[in-house]
Parts: sequence; structure tokens; C-alpha cells
Amino acid sequence: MATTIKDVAAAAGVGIATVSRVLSGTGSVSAATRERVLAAARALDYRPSAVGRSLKTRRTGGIGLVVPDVTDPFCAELVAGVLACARSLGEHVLLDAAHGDPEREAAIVDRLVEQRVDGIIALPAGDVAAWESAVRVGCAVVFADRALPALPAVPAVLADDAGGVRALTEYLTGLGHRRVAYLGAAGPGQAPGVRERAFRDTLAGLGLPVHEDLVVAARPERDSAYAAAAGLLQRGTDATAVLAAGHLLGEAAVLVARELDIRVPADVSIAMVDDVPWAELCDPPLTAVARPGHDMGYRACEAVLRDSARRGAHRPVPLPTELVIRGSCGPPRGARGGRRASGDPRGGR
Amino acid sequence: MATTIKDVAAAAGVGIATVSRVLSGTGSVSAATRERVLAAARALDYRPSAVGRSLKTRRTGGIGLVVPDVTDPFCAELVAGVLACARSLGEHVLLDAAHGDPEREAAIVDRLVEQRVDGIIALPAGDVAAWESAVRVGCAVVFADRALPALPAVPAVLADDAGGVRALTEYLTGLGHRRVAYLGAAGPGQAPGVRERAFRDTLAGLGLPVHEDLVVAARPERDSAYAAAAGLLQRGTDATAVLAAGHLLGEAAVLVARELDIRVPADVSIAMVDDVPWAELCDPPLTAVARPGHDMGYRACEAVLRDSARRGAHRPVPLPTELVIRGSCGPPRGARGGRRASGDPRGGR
DNA sequence: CTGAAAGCGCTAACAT
DNA sequence: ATGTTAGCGCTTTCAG
Repeated sequence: MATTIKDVAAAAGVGIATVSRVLSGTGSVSAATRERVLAAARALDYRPSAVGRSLKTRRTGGIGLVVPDVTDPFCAELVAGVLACARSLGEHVLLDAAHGDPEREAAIVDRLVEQRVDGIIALPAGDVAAWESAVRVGCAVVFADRALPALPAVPAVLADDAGGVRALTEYLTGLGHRRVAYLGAAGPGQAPGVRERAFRDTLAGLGLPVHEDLVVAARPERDSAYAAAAGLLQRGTDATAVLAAGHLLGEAAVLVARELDIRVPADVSIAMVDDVPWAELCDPPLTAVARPGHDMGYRACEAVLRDSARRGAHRPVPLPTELVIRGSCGPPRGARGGRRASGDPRGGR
Repeated sequence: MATTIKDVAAAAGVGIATVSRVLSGTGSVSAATRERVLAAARALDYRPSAVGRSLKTRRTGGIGLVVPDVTDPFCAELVAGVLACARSLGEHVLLDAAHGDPEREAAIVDRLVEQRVDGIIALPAGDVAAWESAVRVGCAVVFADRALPALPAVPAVLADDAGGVRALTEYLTGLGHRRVAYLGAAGPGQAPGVRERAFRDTLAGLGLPVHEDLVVAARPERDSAYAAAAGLLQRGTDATAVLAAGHLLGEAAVLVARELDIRVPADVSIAMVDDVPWAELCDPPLTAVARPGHDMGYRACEAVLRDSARRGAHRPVPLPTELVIRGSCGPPRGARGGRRASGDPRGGR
């Protein structure tokens, strides 16, 4: 079948150890034999088998990466970061998507440890047991983007989401908004409210009340996001701004506003967390909090490899976010100098 | 270190073969011993090693996937399709991005065959030698989205790009456009002009001339795309519509049009190939040709596994595309009933 | 400098 | 039904 090291050894008239030496650059071999071996290898189209090697060395050179959805721009960015780091460190990556399903995630993790990856990076969906088990059998794991409160011992590379939301909230209130709606995410695998908490805390810190009827949560699917946004905007609402806690939510808000003929930012200001590419393309371009997805992936990869090399694991400080101001936010309608006095100018009930 | 099958055998007081049997469900074992083995395995937190198994069975259960860029929405969709199929077939996937660099691609492919993946799926960048070599050593490979003309023997799962462009061209000309610009892609790793050829052929078939000054090509980077689009739109151009041959190009066109205060579709119609999510978000929503990325990934995965199982390899028919009409195209300015007589209403030189 | 030999963890005959 | 044995392809002592 496939040519093995043995074939090469035979063809070159040397022992297999010698072949291993020249091919791995270890030990010393005379220039003459080296050439002979190289020639034989080339002639036979020899490709060393990583599985043979891994069995012996007990390292596969692979790292596992589990994300909720590769199709999500933020996830994709993070994946790219991991890929970049892995490449520079000579590792390859096994990717899979859990789609927010803990069961599926557990299956993926199990497989990854079976594959004996050198470490696992994950945006965990929430299957605590699977992660515990993986860690217990000695697999290095680091979380990225979000952590599992139940597993404080697992290192995590996080962004300063709270800071981002705070900046956005302050920006909006600074514009004069007093009734800003919060469109958040709910459900399993969601960062448990750090964003929402930051929103509330910021308002409180400013001495402003949070209007409970204006904070709603959607499951992380398009339909749910759309429904939540619709609920928020179409009930002759008095929200003058909406802060969407994620790009899916932001998308929903934009779509609903257009559907309802609500002008942005004249009638309502919209801003979101996650500075995905389309933020700049929509009209008006959306103000957003940029989170360093690529960087997070890169660092998570560094961390997991460092960790698997048994050096200490630490919890790094959250990576900074950046508020990117574009055209989707303005002073609230009805503000002094505002364009319109009052009433509900929109059609519909 | 890690517990092996031997440890489990010892703990259960049986032979290692028996452990293997109960864990893999092969052969027959008395219910009693089965329980004993299972208990031991659980107690020891035993995780079978795929590398040991792979060495023996000569199958790793992994498939390689190499794309230009995971961050590209179309690629991401395709990756998701591969992931879905792989999961349903019990395989895992090793992902890497070549970023259009043949050298990098060659390195990735080499690593993949070293890892002894059961097959490789790729949107090839163009390193013919690496692919030839991979095939030669017996690795099943199938291309997706684009093929390498130099390697006609490699199966490829393609979309009917030509059909998509034709539909779009006919749609635009049907609207009355006689000067439609073609914003295409150039450079390595690009489908060698099937799109452009379809554009030209369609026009020719309609008895319409193609205006050479209106067909331009950009390298597959944002800057280049933007520059090309700018060149096309700002020279007091007389193009009444632009057909962008990819979402990056479409994005550039939209951005440039906005920059130049060119109204869409009043001043110029814009449409593109690739129905990415933002097409619906921009204003007006963009008419686009949808290509079945997910489906292509799924099928490519089926094909590569089928192929690695040594059943025949065939060239399937191209997958259909769909013209999704939205609001970005209208009759050419100056058409009968048109909104404006002539002259250049835009600012700038 | 180089070869022989011992496994790495597992499966698959082959014996019992 | 279950234990023994022989490798899968490679790295790595250990001799020579």
C-alpha cells in the first residue's frame, strides 16, 4: 500500500532509524547516506505518517476548536485568529460547530479527546460535564469569548464586553436619550447577562432609571431576534434608541425599523455590539462596539498551547473593545431643536 | 500517564481484546464481563485513543478542508455544509485557510496527507503540483466551488455560475440597460473567467455589444475591489448598471456609489453574484445571484468520502443558482418615463 | 555514524 | 466467550 519508512530504508539500503534521523533532522548522519535516503524517499513518494509518529511521541500537533456556528461573522473572525496562530506554531486545527446544543458539544469534545488533540479552544455551549471530563483526563482547554461560571478553573480569553456596553450606553445617554431599549440575548450558552448587567449598571451610575418594559431578550436565532425587535419597536413604543447586544439583534432591529418605516436615526437611534462588516454597508451605517475576534482567537490558541506545555494557566485581562461611531445614532426625536413635536407618525396600529 | 486499554483490562481482570470488543461493540461478550469492563472503563476515566486505532485500521476518520478564507461568508457557508455532512457521516474535519497563496496551500495539503486524512476537500488556490502529489499518494480529493483546469481528473462540485451570470445579465438588459458594466475578479485562484465569459456570451446572444471600457477586474482584496469600482463609477461614466461578479465587488460598488452620491437604482443599478446576508440589509436591498454554498460543501463531503471508499468518481452537474431580485435594479436613467433627462447630476470632477 | 529492537495504544486473527 | 499474539509506522534508547 502506502510506502512506509521501512520501504525507504530498504530502498536506500540503510536501517529505518537512519531514515527517521535524516527526515526529522535529529542526530547525525553522513552527508552521503543523507543524500541516499533523501533520494529514496523522493523516488518512492514517501510521506511520513503523522499517526505513527503521534503514537510514539504522544503529541498529535492538532488542536480542537469548537464554536457555535462558523457562519457567524464573529465566530469566523475568531476561527481565523486561531488558524493564524496555529499555523505560526506549527499546529493544525480540528473544527466543529455545536450550534448551541450542549449534547452536540459534549459529543464533539469527546471526539476531540479521543483524537488526542494537544488542546481545545471553545466558545462553550454549556455542557459542564463534558468539559470537566476533558480536563480531568488531562486535556488542555481554554474558553474564548465566554466562560462557564461553573468552571472557573478553565482559562478564558474574554473581551471587555461590559466596557463596550458601558461605552455605548454612555454614548447614547450622552446624546440625550432617556428611554433606551435593550435588546438582549437569552437562552443556553449565553454569556449570563454581563452585557445586560453593564447596561443596567451604567444607567444606574448615571442616576438614570432603567425602563423594564424596554429590556427584552431573544433566543439566538433570527426569528426570535426579529420578533423581539418587532415587539420593541411596533408597540407605539416610546423608546428613542435601541442598544442591540449582538449583531443578530442589531440586524433584526434594522430590518424591523425599515419594515415599519421608522427612520434611523431621526425616529430612533440604533447601535449594537459586534462590528460586523455589514454595519458599514447598511444605511445609515451602524454605530457598533467592535470586539477583537481575531485577536481573541489568536490569544486563545497561544494560551492553550502554552497550557498544554504545562506552564501555568492564568486568567488574562479582558481585551479592550472599541466604540465605532457611525451614522445610526443621533439626538432623540423631540429633543430641543428636534424635527418633530410628538405623536406617532408611523402607520400601523 | 493516560489510561490505556491495558489498564482497563487489568482493572477488569480480562484480556485487552475483550475490552476492545465491548468498547467497539464487535464480537460477543457475556453480559457479565461487559458490565465489568464498562465499570472499569468508567472508573478509570478511560478514553480510547484514536491514534492507536487509526494506526491499526489505517483510517483516521478525518477529512481535510482547505478554503481561501473562513471569514468570507460564502466560504463559511460551504464550511458549514461540510461540517454538517461530516458529522452525519461520523467524520471530523481539519480546517485551514490558504488565503489564495499557492505555497501556503501546498504546505497545508502536505500536512493533511501526513495526517492521513481520509480525503481532502478544497477551494484550490492553484498549486497543481501539491494536488497531483496528494492524489498520487492515494489521497481522495475533491474540489468545490472551483476546479483546476490542469487537473481534470479531480472531481469537483460546482455551482452553475455561468447560468447565474446569464440570468443576471438578461435581467439587467431586460430592464432596458444597454451599458452594463462588469466588475470582475482577477488574479491567481480565480475561476478563470467563466463568469466573465457568461457575461459576454449572454450579451452576444442578445445581439448586444459588450463595451470593453466597462469591463474591469480587481484582485480579490477589498482595496483592489474598491479601486476598481471607483474607477468604474467616477469617471463620468455612462454605465447604467453594474454587475459585480462577487460579494466583495458588490460591496465595493455599493460603497463607492454612496461615496459619490450616486443613487441606487435611480442613477445606476447594482447587482452581484453571491447572496450574502448583508445584501438584504443594505439600502436598497441588493439583487443577487444566490449560490448554494452549504449544499456544495455537503455534497463535496459526500463525494470525497464516497471517493475515498474507492467507488467511482464522477463530475456531477453544476448546482443551480437562483436570481434573487430585490430593490437595487431598475430601468436605466434616461429611459422612457425616466426621472431625469441627461447630464451629470453628481458632484465631483 | 548507524543498525537492531522495544514499544506507543489499538484491532484482528488465531487459539483456546 | 475470551485470552494471546502480531503488527500498524514511527521514534528512541542502546549497542556496536
